[in-house]
Amino acid sequence: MTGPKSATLMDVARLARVSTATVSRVVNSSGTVRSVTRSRVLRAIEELDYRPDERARALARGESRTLGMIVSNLKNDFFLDIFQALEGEARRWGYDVVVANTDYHAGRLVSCVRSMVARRVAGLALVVTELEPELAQELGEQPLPVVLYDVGLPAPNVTKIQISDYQSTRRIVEYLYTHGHRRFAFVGHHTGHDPLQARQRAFLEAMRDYGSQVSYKLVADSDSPYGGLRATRQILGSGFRPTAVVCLNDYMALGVLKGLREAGLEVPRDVSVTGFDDVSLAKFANPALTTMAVPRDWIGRSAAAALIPDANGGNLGREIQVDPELLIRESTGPAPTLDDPVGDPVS
Amino acid sequence: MTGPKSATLMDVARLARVSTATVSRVVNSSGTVRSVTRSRVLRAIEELDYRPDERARALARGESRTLGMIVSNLKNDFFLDIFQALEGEARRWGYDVVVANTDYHAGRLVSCVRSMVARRVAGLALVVTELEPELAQELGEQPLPVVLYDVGLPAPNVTKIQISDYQSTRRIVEYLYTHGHRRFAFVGHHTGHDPLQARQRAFLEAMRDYGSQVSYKLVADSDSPYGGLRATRQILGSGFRPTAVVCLNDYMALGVLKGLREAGLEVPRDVSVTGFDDVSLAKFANPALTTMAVPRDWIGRSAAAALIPDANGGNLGREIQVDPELLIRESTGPAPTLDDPVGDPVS
DNA sequence: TTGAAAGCGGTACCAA
DNA sequence: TTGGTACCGCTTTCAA
Repeated sequence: MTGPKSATLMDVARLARVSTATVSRVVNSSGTVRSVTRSRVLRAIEELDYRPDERARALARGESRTLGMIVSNLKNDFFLDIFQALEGEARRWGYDVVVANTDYHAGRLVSCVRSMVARRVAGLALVVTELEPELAQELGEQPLPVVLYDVGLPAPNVTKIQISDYQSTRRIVEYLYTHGHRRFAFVGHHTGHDPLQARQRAFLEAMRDYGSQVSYKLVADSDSPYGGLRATRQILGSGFRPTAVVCLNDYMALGVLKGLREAGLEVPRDVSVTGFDDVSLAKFANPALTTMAVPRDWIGRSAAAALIPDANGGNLGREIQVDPELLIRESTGPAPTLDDPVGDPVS
Repeated sequence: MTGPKSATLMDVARLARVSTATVSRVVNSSGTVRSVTRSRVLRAIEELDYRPDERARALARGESRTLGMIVSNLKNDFFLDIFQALEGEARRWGYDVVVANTDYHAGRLVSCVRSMVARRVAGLALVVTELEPELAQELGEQPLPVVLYDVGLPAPNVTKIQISDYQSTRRIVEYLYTHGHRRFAFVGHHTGHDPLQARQRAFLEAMRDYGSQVSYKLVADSDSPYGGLRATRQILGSGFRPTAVVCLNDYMALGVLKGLREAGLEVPRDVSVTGFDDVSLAKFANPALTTMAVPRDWIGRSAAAALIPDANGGNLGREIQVDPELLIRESTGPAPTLDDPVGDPVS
């Protein structure tokens, strides 16, 4: 229906009147081939528009040159940036990479992993928050180099890249506090799992430490601007009126900004907002987002390096620490005077 | 270094004391296997943690269940959304899909196509603007179902999905014109190729039709908010002061908004801005973007359907037309009174 | 320098 | 209901 099958090594060999071994040699520039033979083969390849079947090659060689990467939410630039960095580095070493997206579904994660294993990827990078202990365990037992970001534990075949969620979040809250803020909200997203919990825990413990000086509210919605928008409506709808909203990440913060605006609140005059990641859109938000800069580029490259033997297989089995940096932009400022209401929150 | 090789069909067969044929049968639930035998095999599979090698399978059965998709710029939600829609539909039919990104490099496009062909994908969707005629030609000759978006020509094995770039852009300009705008700017991006040219051409011809009543300026930069920002600085820096900026897409428009703001201009009071695509971020922009809604979801699903024989291979070789819809939001309004300057443009 | 042939990990047809 | 076996398309000894 779509035309003839593509040409095979055999076809080329026949046309060039040589053995398949010889064709293979010229295709891979391995072994030695007399120059006249070579050009005869080359001509045949050209003639037939021959394209080697990578699957067969990988199978025969017993090794694969593609890496796998699984992320929670490609639409969030955070993940996409890491993917692109990983891909770039991988390509430098002659590797391809295939991505899969889970949308935070633990079930999808399981099937993505299976699919990658079935593809016999040379290495697998997981940048997901929904990794459950059993899967983590299982990965540790696979004959496959793995990189885990922000979740799980290192193992002989797994490198862990860990970001300081807790410290960073405390840093943000502290910054807000020293600028006079006393009424906080934390906007997270629905995932009952580790890393994001660390951010939330940091927020809560900070609140606890400040004691009765502060009040706060915790909400969660999906990881998207919509999620941020709905979360904001929920906060405001409850009657609580924060002067600072700490967001789990920039992507949601974009929606929080929108939610505040629609309620007639001005950022940062009435409310300060912080993000996390320093996604490229963060500085294009209006106002530009104050956030924690996470070195996604470095993370992606390191992940690739850890998975590619020639590159740096050395730090397989290690744990790498990443410390984000606070970037103060326009979305935060001093708290408004407490007893100077700035307009009533709208649903 | 990463442990033993994974178990093979052979291993399972030996352990279960049956032939590989039988193991294959139970793995594929094909043929008939006595229930005791089956459970013996199942046990062996479990025992060995056997995972079939997809590459070998595809090779043996002579067919692949993965689709390929190549896009120009994954960071632009336009492309990502199409990818996700395509992937979703593909999965419904039991297909995987691998994406590749070209960043608008014609060279990268060529190697991406090669890589997909080498992978023996079952079908290939190209959502790129940088497709050059020779490559398009070559694709039409491959024994492979292809979908082309907004570029190239249909062929026996290629379905073309065409969006009305020209009409849509004229529609936008007309809308702006009837709202009193007379000084326009067009912000495009660097690609000397077809589809985007259609948008630009539409803009230019509209200008020509309005004749001396209007003045305009054309600029181009990269497909990103940065690009939009730089383009805006360039316009304003030239001393020209448009009352309406027509952007090639939403992604760049985000940056244009920023650029205008940094120059002290207010949207839409001083300047109106339009995008294209209706990316999800468009409505989260401040102000929300007026734009043309392109049904990315539908496009992605249709592309998948066209590539999957069981789904709808029927419309292979056809040309499908897509007509976006104008969405008026907050970033556009009536032109400011002409001789009422609203602040001097800053570099 | 070249070819024959044994895999790589499966599938599927044909006999048994 | 099973096993034997000839491929799928390519790589890689081993001999010639």
